[in-house]
Amino acid sequence: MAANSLRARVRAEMIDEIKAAARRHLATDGANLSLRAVARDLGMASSAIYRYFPSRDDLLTTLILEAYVALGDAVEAADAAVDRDDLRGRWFASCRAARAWALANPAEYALLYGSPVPGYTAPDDTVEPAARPPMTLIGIARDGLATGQLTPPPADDLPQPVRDDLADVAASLAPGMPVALLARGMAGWTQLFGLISFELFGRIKGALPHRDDYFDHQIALMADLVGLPR
Amino acid sequence: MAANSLRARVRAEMIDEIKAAARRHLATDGANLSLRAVARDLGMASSAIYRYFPSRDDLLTTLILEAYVALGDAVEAADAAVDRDDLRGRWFASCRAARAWALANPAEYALLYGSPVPGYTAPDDTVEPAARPPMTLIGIARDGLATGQLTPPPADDLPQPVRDDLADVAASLAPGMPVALLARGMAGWTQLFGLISFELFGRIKGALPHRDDYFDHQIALMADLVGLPR
DNA sequence: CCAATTCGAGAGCAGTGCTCTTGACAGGTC
DNA sequence: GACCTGTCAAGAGCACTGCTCTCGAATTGG
Repeated sequence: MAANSLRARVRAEMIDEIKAAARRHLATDGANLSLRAVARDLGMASSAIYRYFPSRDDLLTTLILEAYVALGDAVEAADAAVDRDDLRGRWFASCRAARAWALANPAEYALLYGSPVPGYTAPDDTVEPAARPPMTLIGIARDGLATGQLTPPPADDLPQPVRDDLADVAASLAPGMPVALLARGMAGWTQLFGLISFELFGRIKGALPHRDDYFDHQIALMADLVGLPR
Repeated sequence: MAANSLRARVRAEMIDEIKAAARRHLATDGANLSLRAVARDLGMASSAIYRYFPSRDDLLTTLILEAYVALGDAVEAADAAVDRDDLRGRWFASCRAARAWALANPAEYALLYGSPVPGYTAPDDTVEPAARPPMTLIGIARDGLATGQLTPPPADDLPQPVRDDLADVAASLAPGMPVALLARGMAGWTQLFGLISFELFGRIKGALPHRDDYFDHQIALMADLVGLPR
């Protein structure tokens, strides 16, 4: 079959429509997505969906993968838009972009970073795009190291097993990265994820009305921890 | 009816059995708990469950509340078991207890700190027990302040809105607590939650085999941030 | 033009939460 | 003991779910 045949084009559009409807339902109904509901939205029989996605999990997987890509794109684009030497600016831009994306797409964020669906196991395709946001943060630290703006923290407190583990990670993901700095970069990523999750999952209550400023301050604390110059 | 009548006792036992069976299913099936499966386990009709819990959400709420209490108990007990003046020891004990509880009860932890169930809204009863772990951490910082072991960080970087918000929180939860210190304590709590979630939800992959040591080091970073003396 | 492929719709299966009705049992009262 | 009253478990049934299968219609490539 020709790649551009009428059937192929209609099929591609149909897939897009299904995904769009599914995303719409995701926003209101959460992870328990109903295939029949999206079929109703599209005015088709529920069984017809199975012509395009072999199962509900498969549709979810596609949405998850695209969400990872979208988040990774957003973070990397925000980082790229800042002067390479402005480490702190890049740090803030990246973190804010992640939060902004999460606030704009809460259901998809919950799908990525919420509790895992019981029977569901993420395919290997997700690990690479999932690693892009933390890699962006670590890249900022690396650049600072390269330009001398950033001095690596002492690794004295690092227990030997952690040092070895982190050395392995650095070897495969960020060659030349000092382990102590890598650990602090990962702390920043953990903090970013925790902050967004707390805000999104309603754990922060209404106690802190100025969420943007609070977020910025907490992110600044981690920027200091990593050693980004002010 | 007498509170200790035979009926009341049998009923209480039945409720306990239902909760136990539900917890068992929770561990394998996650948040999508099946009432019918629980009923099957207990050898009773599904409709009979409704004599004890008005709905599935109500059963879930009960489990959530008890999980909050269990986690709070675990953290506070760990903190209380350490010499009051050993701030760092208390910090480590509290954080490790939270992680240990989460690893021992992953399904319940996911229920508490994973993505919120779509239609479900947590009742007000949960906010007090939910606040116990972070309050324990903040209490450690307060004690350090009282004994002079800990000097409050400067509040210079804090934007005014955040300072005001945090002052309100401090006024109602931790009177006399400097806002900058409160912010760092909350950062510690956020980091703790993020660390546990990453480990539990499989985001950390097999990249860091020595998870205990990694956890300890990241917790130590936050202890330093709060200013706990070594 | 025809065979092959693709597609949508419908029926149907097993499962779910939940409601309502029915019949059985225990508690206390006369 | 007889009698009511409140409680309980069970079953049928409703509307919903994911998913499979079959059947007729439409489109494609030869």
